[in-house]
Amino acid sequence: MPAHPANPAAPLASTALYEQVADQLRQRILAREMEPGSWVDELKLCGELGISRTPLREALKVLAAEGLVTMKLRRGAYVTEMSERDVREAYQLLALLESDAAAEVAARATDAQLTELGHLHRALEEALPDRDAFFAANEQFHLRVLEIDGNRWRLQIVGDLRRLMKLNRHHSLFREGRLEESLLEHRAIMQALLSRDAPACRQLVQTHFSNGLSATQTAS
Amino acid sequence: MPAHPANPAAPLASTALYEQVADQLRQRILAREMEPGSWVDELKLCGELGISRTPLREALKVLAAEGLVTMKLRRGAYVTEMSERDVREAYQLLALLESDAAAEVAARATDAQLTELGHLHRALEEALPDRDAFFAANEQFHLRVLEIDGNRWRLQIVGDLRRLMKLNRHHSLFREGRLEESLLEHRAIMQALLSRDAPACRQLVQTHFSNGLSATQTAS
DNA sequence: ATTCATAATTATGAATTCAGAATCTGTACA
DNA sequence: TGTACAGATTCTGAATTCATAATTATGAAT
Repeated sequence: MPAHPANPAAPLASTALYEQVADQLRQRILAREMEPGSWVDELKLCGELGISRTPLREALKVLAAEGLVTMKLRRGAYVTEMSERDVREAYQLLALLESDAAAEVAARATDAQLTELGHLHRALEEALPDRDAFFAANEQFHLRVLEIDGNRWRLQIVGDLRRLMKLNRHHSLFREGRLEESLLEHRAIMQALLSRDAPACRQLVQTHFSNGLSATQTAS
Repeated sequence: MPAHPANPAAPLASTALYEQVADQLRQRILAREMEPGSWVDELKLCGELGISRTPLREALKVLAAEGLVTMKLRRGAYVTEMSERDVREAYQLLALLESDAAAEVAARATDAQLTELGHLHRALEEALPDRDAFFAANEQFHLRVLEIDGNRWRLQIVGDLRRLMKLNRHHSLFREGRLEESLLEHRAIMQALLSRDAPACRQLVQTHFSNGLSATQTAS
C-alpha cells in the first residue's frame, strides 16, 4: 500500500498517500471488515498498510468529513453506525437528488445522451437473471444520469450518500421479485426520458426509490 | 488560537485543535482574507496561529472534503474558486433541498413548531429596513425549517452548500427592491406552511430561490 | 543580453518523537 | 468478595524531523 516510499526505486506516487489510504479505509469499512461502531486501531492499521500514523490520521479526518467515521476527542475514530432513521433520511435525499437529476436530464440532455442511456438500459434488461450484473448495470445507469446532468456538487453528494447507505446491513437484500419490479420501473423511467417528460421522470424515479426503500436495499 | 498547548496552566481543550483551526480557516476564507484561487502558505499560517503544521494540514484536508480548498499534489492547498456555473449549480441544489424541507415541514411539523416559525417570520417582517437584520432573520428562518425537518444529512449538506455559495463574490448584492420582494415571498411561504399546503410550499420556496439567484445573492 | 544548465533554497509529504490523557493492572483495604 | 486507589502501560494529539520534489537564484555560454 505504501506503493513506493520505502522502495528504493520509487516511481513517485500519482496520488497523495492519504488519498490512497482513505480509499482503502472506505473499501474496508463498506466491506464490513471494520464493523460499524467499532474503534479504529491506528497502530494496527499502520502496520497492515505499512505506513506511519500521519497519513492515516489525515485519511481519517477525510472519512470523518464524509460521515463514514466519527472522531471522539482523545478517544480516536469509530466507524459510524447508521441508525434505521439515518438510513431512511439518507435514502430520502437520494430519491430527491436523483429524481431531480432525471427530470433535468429529460429536459436538457442531447439526443445522443438519451440514446446512450438507452444502451445502458438495454444492458439492464439483459442482465436480469444475474443479480450482480443487474446491480452493476443499475449503478451505471443511475451514475450516467448524474453525469449527464453535470452538476458536480450533486454528483459528489450522491456519491457520499450512496456510500453512507452501504454502511447499512442488508443493503442489498431484495425481497423476492424486487428485481423484476425494479426493471419494470426502469422501463417506465426510460420511456419518460425518451419522451422528455420531466415531471413524469421525477415522479417515476421517486416511486422507484420509495419501492426500493420498502424492499430495504440501496441501489435499484 | 492554540488556546493552551504552550500555556503552562493548560485547561485541556474541549475541542480538537484541527477543528478549531478548520473553523478559523473557514472564517478567513469566507471573509476573503484568503482569496479564492490563492495558494495557502502553511508556514505563514502556522506562525499566525501559533501551531505546528500537523493540525493545520489535518484541517486543510477537512476543508478540502467540504470543497472550500483544493489540494494539488505536491503543490499544497488552494482556496477554491467558484465559477459562475459552480455557483448556479450549488444554488439549484439549495433550492431543491430547502424547498423539499419546507414541503416536509408543511406536512409534518407540529402546530407548536409552525407557531415558532411564525415568530421567526415576524422577526423578518420587523427587520425590514435594516439590511443586516433582515439577512440574519432570513438565515434563522431557513435554518429552523431545516432543523424542524430533522434530516441530519440535509442539514449538513445545506450548511456546506451555503458556505460554498459565500465563496462567490457579490453574494449579498441585492438589486434595488429585492428585499421587499423577498419579504412578500416569505409571507406567501409562511401562509402555505400554516395551511399545511406542502406542494404550494415546495413551489413557493423554489421560486423564492429562483428569484434570489437572478438577483445574484445567496440567502433570501 | 538572453537562454540554458546547475546549484541553492523552499515547501510539501511523510516518518518520527514527545507530552499528556485514558485505560488497564494489581494491590490494599473495607 | 468487592471496591478504591496507585502505578504502569497504551494511545491520542501535536510538534518536530527528515527526504524529496518544486522553485528560485546563480552563472556560463552563445
